[in-house]
Amino acid sequence: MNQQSNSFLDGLNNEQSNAVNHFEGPLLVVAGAGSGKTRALTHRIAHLITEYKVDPSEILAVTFTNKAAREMKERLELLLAKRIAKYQLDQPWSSVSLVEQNQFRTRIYREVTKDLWIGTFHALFSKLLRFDIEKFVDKEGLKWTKYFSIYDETDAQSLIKEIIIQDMNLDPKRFEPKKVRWAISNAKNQGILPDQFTQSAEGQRGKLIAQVYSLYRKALAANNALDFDDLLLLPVQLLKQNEQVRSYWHNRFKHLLVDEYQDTNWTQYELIKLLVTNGINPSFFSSWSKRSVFVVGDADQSIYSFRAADFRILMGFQEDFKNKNSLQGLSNVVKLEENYRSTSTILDAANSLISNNKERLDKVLKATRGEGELIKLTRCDDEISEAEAVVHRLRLLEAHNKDLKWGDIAILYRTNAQSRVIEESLVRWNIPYIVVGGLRFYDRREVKDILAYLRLLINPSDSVSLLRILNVPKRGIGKTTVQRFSDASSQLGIPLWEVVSDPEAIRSLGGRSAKGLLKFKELIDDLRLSLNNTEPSQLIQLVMEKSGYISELIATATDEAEERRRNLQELVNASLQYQEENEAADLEGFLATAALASDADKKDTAHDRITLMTLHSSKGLEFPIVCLVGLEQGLFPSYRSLDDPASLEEERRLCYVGLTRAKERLFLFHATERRIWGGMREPAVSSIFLSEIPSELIEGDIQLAGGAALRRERRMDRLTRVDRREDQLNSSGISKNLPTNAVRRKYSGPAPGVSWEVGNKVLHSAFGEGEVTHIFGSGEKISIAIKFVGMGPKILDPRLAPIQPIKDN
DNA sequence: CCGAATTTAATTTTT
DNA sequence: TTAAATTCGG
Repeated sequence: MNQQSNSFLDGLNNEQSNAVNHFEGPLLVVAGAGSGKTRALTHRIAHLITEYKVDPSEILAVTFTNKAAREMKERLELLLAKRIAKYQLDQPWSSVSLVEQNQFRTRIYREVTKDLWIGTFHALFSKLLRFDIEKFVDKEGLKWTKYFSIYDETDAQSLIKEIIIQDMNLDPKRFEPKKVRWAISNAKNQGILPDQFTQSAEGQRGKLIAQVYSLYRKALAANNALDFDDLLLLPVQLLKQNEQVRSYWHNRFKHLLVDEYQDTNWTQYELIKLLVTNGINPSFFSSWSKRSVFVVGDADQSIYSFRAADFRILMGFQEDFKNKNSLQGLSNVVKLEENYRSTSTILDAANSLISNNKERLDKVLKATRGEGELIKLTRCDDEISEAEAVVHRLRLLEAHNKDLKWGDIAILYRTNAQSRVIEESLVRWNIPYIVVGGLRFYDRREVKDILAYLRLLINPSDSVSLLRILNVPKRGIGKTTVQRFSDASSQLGIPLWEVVSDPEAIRSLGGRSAKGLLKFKELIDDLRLSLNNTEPSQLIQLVMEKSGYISELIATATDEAEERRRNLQELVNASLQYQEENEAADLEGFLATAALASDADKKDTAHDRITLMTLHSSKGLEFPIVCLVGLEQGLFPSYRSLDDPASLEEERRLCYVGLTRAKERLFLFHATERRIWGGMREPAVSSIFLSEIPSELIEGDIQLAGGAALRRERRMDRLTRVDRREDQLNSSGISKNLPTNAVRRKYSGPAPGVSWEVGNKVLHSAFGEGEVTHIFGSGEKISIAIKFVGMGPKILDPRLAPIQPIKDN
C-alpha cells in the first residue's frame, strides 16, 4: 500500500481498510468488541474529507454518548493535524513544536471539525429542531418555538402525575406516574402518536393511558417543552410533513455514520431513513451517487432494549438498504472479527458465554493476543466482604506491579446502588476512585433550581420550571397559593407565569403571599432585562445572586450548604467551558447541553483513579484490569429477567460486554448473602453466567500472595457456613456447572457481627500490623484496643476503622 | 396557611 | 440509606 497517499488506510487490516475506504452506498460494519471500530469510524471520516473531498458540513455522525462524540472529534483533529504537519513540514508529529501542534489543531478545528455534526441522536436532533421547529405544526395544532425547554425524566413524570391527579382524577396509586410515563415513552420510541395509541389501546386501563398520553402531549406543547423522546419523534414528524425541510437536510447530509447501531430504536431508524432516502422507501432508493449510510454495530452488545432499542434493526440493515448500484459480488457488509483488546482466555470466556443466546448472528471473536492469565473467581460471604475482597485484590496487584496505575482498573456492577459498599472499602484503604454515573451533576437539586430559573427566563411558558422555583428560596408562597394559581392557569388556558405575574391576580390574594409573589415577579422581570446582552456564565451568576439563592446557602452555614455552593460554582465553570467550546454560545445551547449531558460524559483524565461504574456505562471502554462484582442470580442477571428468556439474553449480552472490557486480567466476585436495603440479609445463589464460562478458564482465589500480613482466614464458624451454602447450591440446580475450585473465604471487613477476641491479629491500612489487647463494650457499642507494631496502642471502632483480621500462624 | 418534623416506601440499566 | 409523602405545630 502506498504510504504517502493513503495514510488513513495505513496499519489497518483488510476488513478495516474496506470499511474506511467505503465511499458510496450503504454499508453495514459488524464490529465485535475490541475490533477497532472506533478507529474505523474516525479514519473513515478523515478519509472521506481528504481523499473523496467531502465537505465536512455534509457529514453527520451519530455516537452513543456525548463523550464518544467529543473523543471522536479530538481524534479526528489529531489525525488531520498530523497529516498537514507531514505535508507542510515533512516532519513526524512528535518533532513538531507544541506551539505549532496547536496551530495545526486550531486550523483543523476552523476548517473541519467545527462544521461536522457529531453527537448523540438527541443532541443532533435537538440542534436540528432549534433551526426548524417553528415550521412544524402537529395535526392537533400543537406548536413549539425554538426556545423550547427539554424536560428530563423527573420533569416528565411530575407533569404526568399532575395530569393523572388533576385532569383525570385518577388514583396515582393505581396509575403510577412512572409506569404510565414508561408506556408513553415506549409508544413515542416506536413512532406511535396519541391517536394511533388510542386506536390500539386495549381495555379501560389502556384507554385511560392513551388519554393521559394525549393530555401529556398537549401539556408539553403548552409549556413549550419537549421530553427526550420528542427530540427524536418531532423531527420524524417534521421531516415527514414538510418536504422543503426534509429536502434541505437530505441534501445537506450526504454521508451518515451511526455507531452502536444495535442500540437504535424505531424512531431513530425512521430518522436515518428520512435523511438518507428523503422519504423514499429504502428498497427502491438508488441515488447513491456521492452519498452513503454507514452503520457500525454488534448485535451481541445490544443492551438498551429497556430504552426501546431493537437489535433487529441492525440485523435488517442489509435488507433495508439494498445497494442496487453495487457491483455483483460486492457485499454491503464488512465484518470485523479480530479482537485486538483481550487475552484469548478472556475472549474464550466471552465467546462461550454468549453462545448460550439463541437470538444472534453467529460470530466469534478471534484472538490476536496471547493466552494471558486465568480468570479469578472469588466467593464472599456478603457484599461487605465482597468489597473488601475487591480491595484486597487491588492491593495485591499494586504490590506486585510497580507500573500499575489505578486508572488501569475498573470495577463494574449491575446496579448503581452497589457502588456504595465498594466506595466505603476504597475510602478505608485510601485508594483513589471515581464513580461514573449515578446521579448526574445536572440532577443535583441546587443545579436544577438554577437551571429552572434560566429556563423560565427564556421560556415563560415553562410552568414546570416556574413551579420548581416559585418558592425557592423561600418567599412565603405556600401550597395553597400555588394550587390556586395553577387552577386558574389551567382553567383560563394561559401559562402559569402570566397568572402569577398579573398584578391584579396578586392583589386579589391579599396580604401574606402577595408580597412574595410580587418580589418574584420583579426578580424575573429584572433578570430578563439582562437576557439578551449577557453571556450564559454571567447570567447564571446574576440568577444565583439576585434570587437570594447564594445568600441563603451562606446563611445556612452547614457542610451540606457549603457543598451546594461549590456545586453552583461548578455550574458556572461548566458554562464557561461551554462558552469556550462554542463560538456562538447562547443560553439555549447551554441549557440543551445541560439537559442532554450524562454523568458518563464528564472528562475523566484521571489516570490515578480506579473507575467505578455500571456495566451499561462501560460500553465502548476498555481497561487492563476489570473486576466484575455481584454475580448472583437476581442481581446479575436481574430478578426481572429471570422468568423472561428475551430479557435474560439481554442480561447475558450485558455480561458479555462486561467481560470484553478487560484487556489483561479479569476478576469475578459474588457473595452468598446480600443486604438488599438497610439490613435484611438475603441468601444469594451464584449467577448462571458463571456456569457458562468454561471452568478451565477460571481459578478460585487460592493463592494468597503479599506476605503473611494479608494471609488470613477465619476458621470460626466457617464449616457450618460452607455446609449451608452447599445445600443452597444443590437445591438451586446449578451447582454442578460451577467451577469447583473457587475457594470460600471470608473477607471480614469491619462488618457488623464480626466477633473480636483479645489476641486477634489485625492489619490496619495506615498503622500496619497489630494485636487486639482489650475489648470494650459489645454489640453496637463495641470498641477495641490494638497495639500496633512500632507504636503505642490505639482504641478504634472496629466497624469504622480500616482493619482486617489476619489469621495467626 | 406555611414550614418543619416524622413516617413511609422503595432500588435496573440511561439519552 | 434516601427521597417523597403525610402529619403536626406555629
